[in-house]
Amino acid sequence: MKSEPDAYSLEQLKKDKKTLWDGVRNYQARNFMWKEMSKGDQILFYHSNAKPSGVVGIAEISKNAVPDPSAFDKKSDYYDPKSDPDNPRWFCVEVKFKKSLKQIIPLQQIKEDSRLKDMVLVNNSRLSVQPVTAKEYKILCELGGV
DNA sequence: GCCAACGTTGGC
DNA sequence: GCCAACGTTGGC
Repeated sequence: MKSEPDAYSLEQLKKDKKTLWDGVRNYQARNFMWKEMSKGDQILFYHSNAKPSGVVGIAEISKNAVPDPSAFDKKSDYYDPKSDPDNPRWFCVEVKFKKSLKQIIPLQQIKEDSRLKDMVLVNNSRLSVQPVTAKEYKILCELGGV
Protein backbone atom coordinates (compact mmCIF):
# COMPACT_ATOMS: atom_id res chain seq x y z
CA MET A 1 0.00 0.00 0.00
CA LYS A 2 1.36 3.33 -1.04
CA SER A 3 1.20 6.69 0.58
CA GLU A 4 2.98 9.96 0.11
CA PRO A 5 4.83 10.61 3.36
CA ASP A 6 3.77 14.27 3.20
CA ALA A 7 0.16 13.10 3.30
CA TYR A 8 0.46 10.08 5.62
CA SER A 9 3.75 8.50 6.56
CA LEU A 10 4.75 5.26 8.25
CA GLU A 11 5.92 7.35 11.22
CA GLN A 12 2.40 8.72 11.51
CA LEU A 13 0.93 5.22 11.42
CA LYS A 14 3.37 4.22 14.14
CA LYS A 15 2.05 7.07 16.31
CA ASP A 16 -1.58 6.37 15.45
CA LYS A 17 -1.11 2.57 15.86
CA LYS A 18 -3.89 2.08 13.29
CA THR A 19 -5.72 4.00 10.62
CA LEU A 20 -8.59 3.71 8.20
CA TRP A 21 -7.14 3.59 4.70
CA ASP A 22 -9.75 5.96 3.32
CA GLY A 23 -9.74 8.21 0.29
CA VAL A 24 -8.86 5.59 -2.31
CA ARG A 25 -10.78 6.55 -5.46
CA ASN A 26 -9.53 4.02 -7.95
CA TYR A 27 -11.61 0.96 -8.76
CA GLN A 28 -8.75 -1.49 -9.05
CA ALA A 29 -7.28 -0.38 -5.74
CA ARG A 30 -10.72 -0.48 -4.16
CA ASN A 31 -11.29 -4.01 -5.38
CA PHE A 32 -8.11 -5.23 -3.74
CA MET A 33 -9.17 -3.76 -0.41
CA TRP A 34 -12.75 -4.88 -0.73
CA LYS A 35 -12.35 -8.35 -2.14
CA GLU A 36 -8.81 -9.55 -1.76
CA MET A 37 -7.67 -8.34 1.64
CA SER A 38 -8.75 -9.62 4.98
CA LYS A 39 -7.91 -9.21 8.62
CA GLY A 40 -4.47 -10.54 9.47
CA ASP A 41 -2.96 -10.02 6.02
CA GLN A 42 0.50 -8.47 6.09
CA ILE A 43 1.11 -5.44 3.95
CA LEU A 44 4.17 -3.59 2.74
CA PHE A 45 4.08 0.14 3.33
CA TYR A 46 5.52 2.14 0.45
CA HIS A 47 6.40 5.82 0.41
CA SER A 48 5.73 7.44 -2.96
CA ASN A 49 6.92 10.87 -4.00
CA ALA A 50 9.57 10.52 -1.31
CA LYS A 51 13.32 10.90 -1.15
CA PRO A 52 13.86 8.22 -2.05
CA SER A 53 10.62 6.44 -2.80
CA GLY A 54 10.58 2.90 -1.52
CA VAL A 55 9.29 0.25 0.86
CA VAL A 56 9.69 1.44 4.43
CA GLY A 57 7.72 -0.86 6.68
CA ILE A 58 5.23 -3.57 7.40
CA ALA A 59 1.66 -3.22 8.57
CA GLU A 60 -1.29 -5.53 8.95
CA ILE A 61 -4.94 -5.44 7.99
CA SER A 62 -6.77 -5.04 11.30
CA LYS A 63 -10.28 -4.77 9.90
CA ASN A 64 -11.96 -6.03 6.75
CA ALA A 65 -13.25 -3.50 4.23
CA VAL A 66 -16.07 -1.18 5.25
CA PRO A 67 -17.78 1.56 3.19
CA ASP A 68 -15.43 4.55 3.07
CA PRO A 69 -17.01 7.17 5.36
CA SER A 70 -15.10 10.01 3.69
CA ALA A 71 -17.13 9.47 0.51
CA PHE A 72 -20.28 10.54 2.41
CA ASP A 73 -18.67 13.52 4.13
CA LYS A 74 -19.40 16.72 2.25
CA LYS A 75 -16.52 18.44 4.03
CA SER A 76 -13.98 15.82 3.03
CA ASP A 77 -11.62 16.21 0.10
CA TYR A 78 -12.67 12.69 -0.83
CA TYR A 79 -16.41 13.39 -0.84
CA ASP A 80 -18.14 11.62 -3.72
CA PRO A 81 -21.81 12.47 -4.24
CA LYS A 82 -22.14 9.35 -6.37
CA SER A 83 -21.45 7.09 -3.41
CA ASP A 84 -24.82 6.31 -1.84
CA PRO A 85 -24.78 5.06 1.78
CA ASP A 86 -27.31 2.41 0.70
CA ASN A 87 -25.07 1.36 -2.16
CA PRO A 88 -21.54 2.52 -1.34
CA ARG A 89 -19.10 2.95 -4.14
CA TRP A 90 -15.87 3.13 -2.10
CA PHE A 91 -14.46 0.83 0.54
CA CYS A 92 -11.49 0.91 2.84
CA VAL A 93 -9.71 -1.40 5.22
CA GLU A 94 -8.19 -0.60 8.58
CA VAL A 95 -4.44 -0.95 8.84
CA LYS A 96 -2.29 -1.29 11.94
CA PHE A 97 1.40 -0.63 12.36
CA LYS A 98 3.71 -3.62 12.66
CA LYS A 99 7.29 -2.54 12.10
CA SER A 100 9.70 -0.29 10.29
CA LEU A 101 12.26 -1.95 8.04
CA LYS A 102 15.83 -1.89 9.31
CA GLN A 103 16.87 -0.71 5.86
CA ILE A 104 14.40 0.98 3.60
CA ILE A 105 14.28 -0.46 0.11
CA PRO A 106 14.46 2.23 -2.56
CA LEU A 107 12.46 1.72 -5.72
CA GLN A 108 15.69 1.67 -7.69
CA GLN A 109 16.89 -1.37 -5.77
CA ILE A 110 13.61 -3.16 -6.43
CA LYS A 111 13.89 -2.39 -10.13
CA GLU A 112 17.43 -3.72 -10.23
CA ASP A 113 16.53 -7.03 -8.58
CA SER A 114 15.65 -9.56 -11.28
CA ARG A 115 13.64 -11.59 -8.75
CA LEU A 116 11.27 -8.64 -8.39
CA LYS A 117 10.84 -7.74 -12.04
CA ASP A 118 7.23 -9.00 -12.12
CA MET A 119 6.09 -6.88 -9.21
CA VAL A 120 3.05 -4.73 -9.95
CA LEU A 121 5.00 -1.87 -8.41
CA VAL A 122 7.52 -2.10 -11.22
CA ASN A 123 4.99 -2.59 -14.00
CA ASN A 124 2.05 -0.42 -12.98
CA SER A 125 3.51 2.22 -10.77
CA ARG A 126 0.27 4.17 -10.44
CA LEU A 127 -1.80 1.61 -8.57
CA SER A 128 -1.89 2.60 -4.91
CA VAL A 129 -3.09 -0.72 -3.49
CA GLN A 130 -1.62 -3.70 -5.19
CA PRO A 131 -0.91 -7.40 -4.70
CA VAL A 132 2.47 -8.80 -3.69
CA THR A 133 3.21 -12.52 -4.04
CA ALA A 134 4.41 -14.51 -1.03
CA LYS A 135 7.77 -14.92 -2.74
CA GLU A 136 8.17 -11.21 -3.38
CA TYR A 137 7.09 -10.43 0.16
CA LYS A 138 9.73 -12.75 1.58
CA ILE A 139 12.47 -11.25 -0.58
CA LEU A 140 11.49 -7.72 0.44
CA CYS A 141 11.48 -8.68 4.12
CA GLU A 142 14.99 -10.03 3.71
CA LEU A 143 16.19 -6.93 1.87
CA GLY A 144 14.62 -4.82 4.60
CA GLY A 145 16.41 -6.73 7.34
CA VAL A 146 13.33 -8.08 9.08
C1' DG B 1 8.54 21.42 -12.38
C1' DC B 2 8.27 18.22 -16.25
C1' DC B 3 6.17 14.69 -18.45
C1' DA B 4 4.92 9.73 -19.45
C1' DA B 5 1.61 6.51 -18.30
C1' DC B 6 -2.61 5.59 -16.92
C1' DG B 7 -7.69 6.39 -15.51
C1' DT B 8 -12.03 8.75 -16.04
C1' DT B 9 -15.51 11.42 -18.28
C1' DG B 10 -18.74 12.49 -21.56
C1' DG B 11 -20.20 13.51 -26.40
C1' DC B 12 -21.51 11.10 -30.19
C1' DG C 1 -19.03 1.28 -27.35
C1' DC C 2 -15.48 4.38 -29.10
C1' DC C 3 -12.29 7.70 -28.31
C1' DA C 4 -10.67 12.54 -27.53
C1' DA C 5 -9.96 15.47 -23.91
C1' DC C 6 -8.82 16.00 -19.56
C1' DG C 7 -7.12 14.91 -14.80
C1' DT C 8 -3.95 12.42 -11.68
C1' DT C 9 0.02 9.87 -10.20
C1' DG C 10 4.57 9.55 -9.27
C1' DG C 11 9.50 9.05 -10.81
C1' DC C 12 13.00 11.87 -11.96
